[in-house]
Amino acid sequence: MNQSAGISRNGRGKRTEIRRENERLILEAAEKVFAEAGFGGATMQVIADQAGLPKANLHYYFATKEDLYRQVVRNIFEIWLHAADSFDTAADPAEGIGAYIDAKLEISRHHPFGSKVWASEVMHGAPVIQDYLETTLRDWTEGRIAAIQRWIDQGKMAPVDPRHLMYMIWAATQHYADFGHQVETLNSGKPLDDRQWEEVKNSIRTIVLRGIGAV
Amino acid sequence: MNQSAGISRNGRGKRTEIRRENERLILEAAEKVFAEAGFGGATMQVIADQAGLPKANLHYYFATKEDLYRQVVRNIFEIWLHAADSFDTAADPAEGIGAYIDAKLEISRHHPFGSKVWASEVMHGAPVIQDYLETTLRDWTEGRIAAIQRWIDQGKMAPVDPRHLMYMIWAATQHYADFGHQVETLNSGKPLDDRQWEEVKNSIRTIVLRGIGAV
DNA sequence: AAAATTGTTGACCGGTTGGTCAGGTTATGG
DNA sequence: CCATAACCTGACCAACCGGTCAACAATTTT
Repeated sequence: MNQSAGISRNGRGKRTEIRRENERLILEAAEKVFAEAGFGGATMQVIADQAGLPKANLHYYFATKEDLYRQVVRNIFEIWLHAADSFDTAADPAEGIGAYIDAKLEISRHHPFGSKVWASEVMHGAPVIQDYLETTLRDWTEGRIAAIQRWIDQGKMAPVDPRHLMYMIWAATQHYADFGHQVETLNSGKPLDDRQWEEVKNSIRTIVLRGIGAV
Repeated sequence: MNQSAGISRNGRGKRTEIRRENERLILEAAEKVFAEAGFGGATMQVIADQAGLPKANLHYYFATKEDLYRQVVRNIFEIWLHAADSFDTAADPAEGIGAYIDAKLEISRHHPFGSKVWASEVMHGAPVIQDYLETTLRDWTEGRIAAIQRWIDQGKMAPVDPRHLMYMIWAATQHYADFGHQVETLNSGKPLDDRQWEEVKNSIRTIVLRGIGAV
């Protein structure tokens, strides 16, 4: 129904487009199913149904269930890391940490499945991304800790332990994704609306920034 | 090796003792395996091996895998609720919330498996304890929120949103259990020692209590 | 236009899993 | 000491799951 439409923008043609689209469909479905059932509870058949493709087709694009899972985890990890881009350019804690909190909350709101997959992966001992934790994440974390320590040395915030401050921000923001179901249940069973997400943002910012003496 | 020792205290004899002991063994093994592999990834055989019992014996005490899982989840939920016992008797936020943070951190430290099972259960939509969330947990939460609001009204702390403060405490403390592997990896691969757990406690207490103007 | 490459899929398979059960052992009450 | 009930477990089974493959369809290249 769509072979004469204007497909094939930049790739090399229809083949490229088909591959891109199918991989996207599969990864999207996989992210959701892995998040809702865990790696062990997820089945290729359910992912296939969710993606609207035959199971054999999944194995054409991703050799094994683990390969597919690995790709899902890496995708969310990339998003996770980029949330701190605004962190570095900031001049003071209120701006930098405030922006980071906002960015992390955006992820919790718009990538709840990915966040859960990440949480699940770490909870189970990070079997597939342990190397990332030991290299990329460790370097990344040390960098932010150094930045926070600089602010402390400059007298721009109270002398709290940068590492645990970092963990607290991670935990507080991801809670709204990973424990989203609990939050929703305690919100009369309804998802948070725009106004409530604003309240979340303000609450965390207020407590954290005041807590580190950055206001 | 122990049949003439002073067993059978209050139950009705050896039968009672055997049942109690085997159920304990199974639940302990199940908690660990469910935590490390998730419900879907856990197998009755692995739980049996961990408990040192034949698989068929597990099904003698717990009809199905789900029954066993349900029991594990309920156990940790009870512990979780009781962590707030010191909350109510406190006169001011610094004491009450401080004690609650300590209690929650103790759980993270001494019941990491249970904490992970709980997190996993909620992340997957609370399939087996949804009713508890809607009744017990909801009532419990409303009660604490009211207590915090009272402190605010009495001018003992800043007017922050009690609900999101609560979530922040949950998140910050559970992080050290649920994301314990990540914390450990970022700690040169070593578990936190006594001194470091003290630092965690002090960091969270300091930031939260100052953040709500309770110091 | 035909050859080659890439994409598609129903049917199938070996291995694993939760759960069953029959036949046994051990404890308890009378 | 016997009868009953509780406990134990190796062997077994049906269902399911990840993964394979052969045959076919569509697209691209020559």
